[in-house]
Amino acid sequence: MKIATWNVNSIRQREKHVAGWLERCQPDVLLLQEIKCEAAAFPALPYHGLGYRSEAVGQKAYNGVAVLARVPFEVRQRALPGLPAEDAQARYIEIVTDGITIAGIYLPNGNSGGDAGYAYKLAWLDRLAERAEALLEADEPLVIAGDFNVCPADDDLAAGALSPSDALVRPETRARFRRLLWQGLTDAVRAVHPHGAVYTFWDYQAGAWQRDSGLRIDHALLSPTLAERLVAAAPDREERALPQPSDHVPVVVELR
DNA sequence: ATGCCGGGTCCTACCCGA
Repeated sequence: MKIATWNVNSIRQREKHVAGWLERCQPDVLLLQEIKCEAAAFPALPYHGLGYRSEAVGQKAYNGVAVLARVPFEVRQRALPGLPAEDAQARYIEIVTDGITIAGIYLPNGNSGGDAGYAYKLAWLDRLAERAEALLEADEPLVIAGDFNVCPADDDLAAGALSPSDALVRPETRARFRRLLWQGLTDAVRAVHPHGAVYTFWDYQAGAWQRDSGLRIDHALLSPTLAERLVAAAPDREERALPQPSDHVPVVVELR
């Protein structure tokens, strides 16, 4: 089983990239982030031709997540449980396929909006930990994947790519990511590539891609029984070299 | 640390991303 996650930075700008990548990679499930449109505007039709069904949780202009799958699935949640009901940011979709729960997430960046913006990111991470705990206690096979906006450790960013006070690397941010690992989740890419740079994002500015000044912020976390089935997990760097790319590349996890 | 790029929208100067 192949599960992938990709922050596409606008699905309307990246529709052809996604269709081409699906043909090339043939994942069973693809989680998308930053679709940047309302669900009704999600361009589902071309993907149907490739045998994929889509479900989108969107909003105008910002955020937005979606699932494309060629296996049958059911949507369980369209928002992260535990967040205030008035929180309308489209950042979470949770599906079940073949008994496996898959959560697709777009975690708040946390650098805008001052103290309140960062507090929102930490609160979101706390609610995610609670959701993970509930699903792990139910002993369901679980994947949480997406754009976490967290560089978990110093290997996960190029020298000088971020300030030490950046919301992606602050100790409070990293502590909450580690908590997810202590809860029993396995960071799939790090399990396969224990050391060094395995970047998933390169800024559009200042020649970041050409200088390989990247970040590892897109992750796939696996519950114990799924971690035992892990055979491969890696970002697909090829996508970043194509014309008009997203600033993120797909991360692909293969389970036996 | 910011806004060099690139997406969005109140259509055009400004917000947001990481």
